[in-house]
Amino acid sequence: MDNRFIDKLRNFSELSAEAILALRQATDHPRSIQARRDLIREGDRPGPVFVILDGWACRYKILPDGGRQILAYLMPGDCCDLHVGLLAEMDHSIQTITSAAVATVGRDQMEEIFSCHPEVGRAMYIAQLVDEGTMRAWITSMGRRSSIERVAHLMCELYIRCRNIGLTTDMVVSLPFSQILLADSLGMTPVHLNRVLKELRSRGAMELQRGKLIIVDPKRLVQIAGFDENYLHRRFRPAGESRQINDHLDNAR
Amino acid sequence: MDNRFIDKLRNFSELSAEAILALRQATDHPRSIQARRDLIREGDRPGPVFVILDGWACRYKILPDGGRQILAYLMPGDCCDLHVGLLAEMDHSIQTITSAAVATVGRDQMEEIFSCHPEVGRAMYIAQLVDEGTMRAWITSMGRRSSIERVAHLMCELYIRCRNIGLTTDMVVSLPFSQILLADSLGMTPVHLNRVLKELRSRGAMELQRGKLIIVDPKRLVQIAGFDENYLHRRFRPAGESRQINDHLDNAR
DNA sequence: CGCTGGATTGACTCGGATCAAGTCGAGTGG
DNA sequence: CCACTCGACTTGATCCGAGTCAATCCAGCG
Repeated sequence: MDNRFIDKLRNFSELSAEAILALRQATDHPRSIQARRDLIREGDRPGPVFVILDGWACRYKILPDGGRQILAYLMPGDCCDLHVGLLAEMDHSIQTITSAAVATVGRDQMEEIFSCHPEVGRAMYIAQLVDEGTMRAWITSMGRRSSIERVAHLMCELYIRCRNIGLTTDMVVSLPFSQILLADSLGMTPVHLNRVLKELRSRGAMELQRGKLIIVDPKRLVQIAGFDENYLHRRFRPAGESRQINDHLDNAR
Repeated sequence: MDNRFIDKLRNFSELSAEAILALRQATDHPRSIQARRDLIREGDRPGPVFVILDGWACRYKILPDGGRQILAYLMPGDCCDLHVGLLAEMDHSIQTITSAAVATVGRDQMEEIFSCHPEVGRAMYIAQLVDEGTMRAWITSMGRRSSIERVAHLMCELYIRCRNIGLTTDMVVSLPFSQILLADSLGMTPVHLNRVLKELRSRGAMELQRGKLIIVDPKRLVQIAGFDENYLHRRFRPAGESRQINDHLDNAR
């Protein structure tokens, strides 16, 4: 049985067989959660660690005026907040986008795994550093990129992340996001996002249709986005056949 | 002799006398660095941990077109990247804004302190979580706030952070930032920032003049910004007389 | 078969960028 | 002590990207 969480951590740090077993046990009985359900809300006391094993989720904030800003996408293998309760309350909410399989690991259990298998803590720490790099890239996008660059950049990121965990091997990837959701990620209106997508389509760079992202011309997309994947710190991926398709994007720069 | 780094960590976690001594020794001989000097650049291998003891610095990224995006401000007590070399390369640069006193703590030394005094690691981990919360607030600002809200929000944040470390006790704080720097933080042009500052002045909310931020009407400023300081997680601050002035902002909501 | 929420398109408006002149203040050198 | 210089700050005029408002289209679904 595959467990993308463990796969991801193994990319970051060598894990002992015992560590893997412990992680497998901790995440073996995920709950099945419907789409658009909050896992935790801003203001809540951080609870267990959530591990997404299947499906998509997002971090977000709601503003006083009702506006919503998506802060990060969580995909299979990602986990929310090894906060382990260090902070008194959540400064944002987390919600499923699609129906999802989510394991909840109690804090005490997580602590025990960390102390028995320090390499797990190390791997999760690296994962967090990568997430931080991603946030910095988002800030940069919102501040200094035009809307078409921003859209292209996000699509590059999502595509690479999907590839990294083996969700695709060609230039198509399932991306079940509404345009409203994407607009809330990119700081633009759904109307304008729609027009930008049209423009990207007409330039022959990419298409987004019925939950599917199709990279038509990786080279062009990367060039439009000004995409440099260094912030995703793939350095930790094992070498292997899966590299070759990333190279499509790499070489296109 | 004051050491704002230690002060800050003590807010987050009880530190033993030995831990404090070890930290003091590690940061006792800061280098004096001129304004506008890079401490480390995007692409570099992460080196030692930098601890800002005096002055200001910032994280930033440069885009292909030459644009710059400020990602975070580092003030006395902040430290950059207990990365401890987990990542292969920096995804952004760090530069001093003013002349600054910066201690560099070698990775091995940092590791030793962590293993001898786990509470130090804990405190630094909390500091990092707060920094993440700040990044999320920035993403939210850039994505969903108007320019005047964004400016007001940043000023609220900087003011509170200065207050938290005792840089001010009234409504004035020294903020030696050029408008160009601020514009690069907020994703706007210096010209437009200038007009927004004028507007904030004319609304009687705040003034920014010759490196000094003056909060004229905290209530109004907070209201313009839609500021909620929960993301700064002050929960960890010790209670004390210093609270009363934060309350000016708190109550204004 | 009508309902509903997302996607798409058009018309119009407006916030913020761009371009272009100044102005001001702190150094610097004569 | 004053003229010169160089940044940074200000202000005005104009332009354009993106928001707003409003119809319409479309697919999935009870």
